[in-house]
Amino acid sequence: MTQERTALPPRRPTMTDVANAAGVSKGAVSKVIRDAYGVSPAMRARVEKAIAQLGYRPRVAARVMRGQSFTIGLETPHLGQELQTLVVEGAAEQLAGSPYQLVIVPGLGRLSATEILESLVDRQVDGIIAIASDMPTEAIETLAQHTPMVVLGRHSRPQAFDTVVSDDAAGADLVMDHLLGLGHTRITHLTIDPPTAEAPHVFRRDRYVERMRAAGLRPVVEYAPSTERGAVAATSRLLGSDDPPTAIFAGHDAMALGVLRAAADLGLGASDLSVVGYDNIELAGHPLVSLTTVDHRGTDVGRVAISLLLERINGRTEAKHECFSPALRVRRSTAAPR
Amino acid sequence: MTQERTALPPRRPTMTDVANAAGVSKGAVSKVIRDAYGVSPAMRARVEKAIAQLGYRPRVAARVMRGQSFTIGLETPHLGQELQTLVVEGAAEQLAGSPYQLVIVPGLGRLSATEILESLVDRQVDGIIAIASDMPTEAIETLAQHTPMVVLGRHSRPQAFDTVVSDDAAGADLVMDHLLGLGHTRITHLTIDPPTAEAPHVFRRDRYVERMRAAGLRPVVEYAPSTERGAVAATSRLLGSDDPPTAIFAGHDAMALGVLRAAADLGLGASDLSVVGYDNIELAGHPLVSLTTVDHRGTDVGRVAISLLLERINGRTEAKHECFSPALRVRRSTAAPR
DNA sequence: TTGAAAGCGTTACCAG
DNA sequence: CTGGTAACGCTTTCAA
Repeated sequence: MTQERTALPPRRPTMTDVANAAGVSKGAVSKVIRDAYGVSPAMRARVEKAIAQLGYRPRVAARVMRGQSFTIGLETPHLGQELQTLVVEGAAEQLAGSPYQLVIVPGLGRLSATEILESLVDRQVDGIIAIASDMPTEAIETLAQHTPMVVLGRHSRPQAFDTVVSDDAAGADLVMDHLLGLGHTRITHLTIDPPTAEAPHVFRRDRYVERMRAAGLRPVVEYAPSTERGAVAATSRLLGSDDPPTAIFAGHDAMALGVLRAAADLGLGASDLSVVGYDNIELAGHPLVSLTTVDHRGTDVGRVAISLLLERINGRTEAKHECFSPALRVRRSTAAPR
Repeated sequence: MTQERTALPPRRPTMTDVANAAGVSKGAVSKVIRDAYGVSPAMRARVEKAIAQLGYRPRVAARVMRGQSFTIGLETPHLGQELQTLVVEGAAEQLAGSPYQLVIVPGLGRLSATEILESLVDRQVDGIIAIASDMPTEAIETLAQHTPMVVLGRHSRPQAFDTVVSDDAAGADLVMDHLLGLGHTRITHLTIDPPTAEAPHVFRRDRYVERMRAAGLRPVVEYAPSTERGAVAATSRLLGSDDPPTAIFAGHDAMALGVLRAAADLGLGASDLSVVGYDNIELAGHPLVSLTTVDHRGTDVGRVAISLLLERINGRTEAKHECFSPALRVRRSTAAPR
């Protein structure tokens, strides 16, 4: 009825085209590409030849309508400079060889975790790895009913999704052991503002306070925006106060870099102001920076997150919660006070 | 015929559910959510109420079957530490407020650009931003026939897709003006190995060679793996040679950091060995690093890439090629030789 | 082992 | 302005 053979618009070949070319049914082609049970070698050969000749590639959207998308989504607030890079690398490594494709959706201060997660659910990804530190557990649980989910950095133990977390209290202990051992008494903790309820930073802060009290010292917690710039300003404030600290324990490495920047501007060395970070970003190990920090093994976190997610995708329903023990990397940014 | 009202399996509501709840047709619902022409305010109100009550969200896959995916894919070889972070930020900024969602697919040494681009095409994204520095132009042109595409960092001017590039020759000129002006004569260029044909590094290198010859000096080009580690090793080699350089012009900042690391290990300052990078990553400006480098305005690149892509998505077919002029950021890693 | 046909949720085209 | 209906490309029964 319609045009049968006008030119040949380079339309993408479809499964029907392959079936026609091979002289078989669509169902047969479908079975071949999924290597499902019940195809004779002869038919497989013909179909594969037709696929190669036509350059056929299945469209993901059409498969999604009936089954899986073979896509894993990863939500992250930031990109670069942070732990996230390591997590992504671990995840990619663990996913290698599987049929799943990893896609990353960063918030970058413009998209909330909620928006990103909903958008991933709308795309019917087969599973989600999320940071989602500013999202209430219940909201995540709702989404996790439709989509397998692993959330990083949460210390609670929800039923509807898995978690992978580094032991933040233990990490703070390592830091405090180190600083107290060096002989520091005026130690300030610099952390993110606002302190979102579920963020791991809260656990670091609370353990810091406990340890200071246990040592008979006065805890001082300073809040600043979660950027290097924010940390620079906060450091200036602290150093200008009546009773300036001899050591600053920063909530994460990006802030610690800000502290180091402020210290460098004032010409202060480690024995004037010791600095400890948290995350062990790649830069921390650079000899020009040499930041003492806590390594919570981001690549391991990413790897385990993917394993758990694949288990869930394959049917597990009871929750699992993994916890990693961090390690302290002592470098030149800390020293005994003068 | 089938079950009409068994419990209520928390199945995701569909457009049909909304239509039933509101007592209208699917077509009407479709029009409302796309706010297309021809819906009475009364109907719109009823439909919107039903959508809210059911918590309905359209499935992307079903839309894709008939039209767009409202997704932009970004292919990048690496994540973190690099220019890419800035590009992504610019892109996200430019995309804010549009209905499009940005997803990132990194290669991370496991996936080739070809694999990633094909996978994005399979997902029927509405447009692609690619780095794809290891892919021949013709291969990209093939894919660009099906999907609007903007490629970054290419100096060729292909018809089938747009490009956004920083003027690498001009950047190399800035570096050479600076180093020659300081009085350096033994300047080595350290660049990536292998030098992929389309990568911008080739243009930096070639201009370096030209400028050295024009100044009556002997060009020395050293190749190393594109990592900080590779640069450390190469620097040791260079400094151990008969005629060690007094300045190293590195192909990008990650390598320059490696050079700085090696120099720091040997206790060398800027007047012993000046170092220039390329990219102006955030870290380069940190006072502990203070790397002289070329800023090619990554966020602007990302922003413009998205504008071009949206133009293409909206129907433009003739190619556009944008070129940015870079700027030199002079910092403490360079000084006059002793 | 193979093929035919019924969906999956949406959009677009028509009649009313 | 509204509602029915035919696609879109694939998976999945179910018969042959």
